[in-house]
Amino acid sequence: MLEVDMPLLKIGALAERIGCKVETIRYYEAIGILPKPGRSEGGQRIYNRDHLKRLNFVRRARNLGFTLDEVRALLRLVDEKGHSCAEVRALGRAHLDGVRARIADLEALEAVLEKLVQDCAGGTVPECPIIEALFREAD
Amino acid sequence: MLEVDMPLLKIGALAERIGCKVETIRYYEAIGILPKPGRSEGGQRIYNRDHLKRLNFVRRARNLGFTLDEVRALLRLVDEKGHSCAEVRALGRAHLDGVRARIADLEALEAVLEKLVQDCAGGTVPECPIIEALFREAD
DNA sequence: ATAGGACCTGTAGTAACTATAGGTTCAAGT
DNA sequence: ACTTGAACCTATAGTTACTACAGGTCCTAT
Repeated sequence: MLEVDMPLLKIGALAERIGCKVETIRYYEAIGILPKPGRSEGGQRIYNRDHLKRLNFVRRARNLGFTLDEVRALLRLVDEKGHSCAEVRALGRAHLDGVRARIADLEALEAVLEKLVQDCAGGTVPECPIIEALFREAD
Repeated sequence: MLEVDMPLLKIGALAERIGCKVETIRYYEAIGILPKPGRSEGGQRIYNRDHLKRLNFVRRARNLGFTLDEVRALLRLVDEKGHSCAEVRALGRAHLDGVRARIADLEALEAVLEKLVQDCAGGTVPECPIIEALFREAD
């Protein structure tokens, strides 16, 4: 799928190749995540393979759950040569810790919800145990 | 801790009892999640135990990850008597499914990040494998 | 009486986009 | 050559669930 002589892309084609919305690309440009591309005679944005690579990077990082600020930090490491792999790994590990914490939270939640729904599934309860649980005072 | 003759509360005291910010309470009122309370001579909000109960319900539901729209739906079921427990359970189960999906997503993420960080931890890699992975084209 | 903390309203800011309005430019068909 | 309509442009507002001001009033304790 990697074409040797990649043609220059307009924003719609770029969006389609990456799988994001046109507006997202313009948004990334506006907030400085993507550099301003060249323009055609008529003023339309023209992208090259560098833009494609960078946008791909951003989207992949976002899909891995990095915030745009974290993506910015990663890009800075990419751009300013001379940074060590260790800095990248530190960002990755910090993010991994965050993800693990979110998983733990959600699993606790899952357990509570599971119990609520199960209690309620019992059938002919005069008062709904879910509603009751929600009205109870927190400990 | 349940006082028999609960005094009327001003917003700060209510916030403290529930464990949320004063601004959050005013926000809930503004968007119609909480009813407008009475006011003192000087115009300050005065809450009673019904408000306390309702705010408690909202915060507990939010802590279980329900969105405000879902909370609104739950409150409607609470308010309009005559709804069945089954409707409440349906909302709960839908939400539980959502939580499980989020957990699955995050666990997939965790696996990828774990591998990236591990690969990178190897030490003296000339090019950072995390950065490389992020630059690779998506499949 | 006064100091200062708690309260008031109204508005703007947060994250990461998405959607809309109102107007150009481009490419294809006649 | 002309026209049509899709794709592009800018700028602004909306989304979620709050949070954080700014600038002013009220309440309570000394």
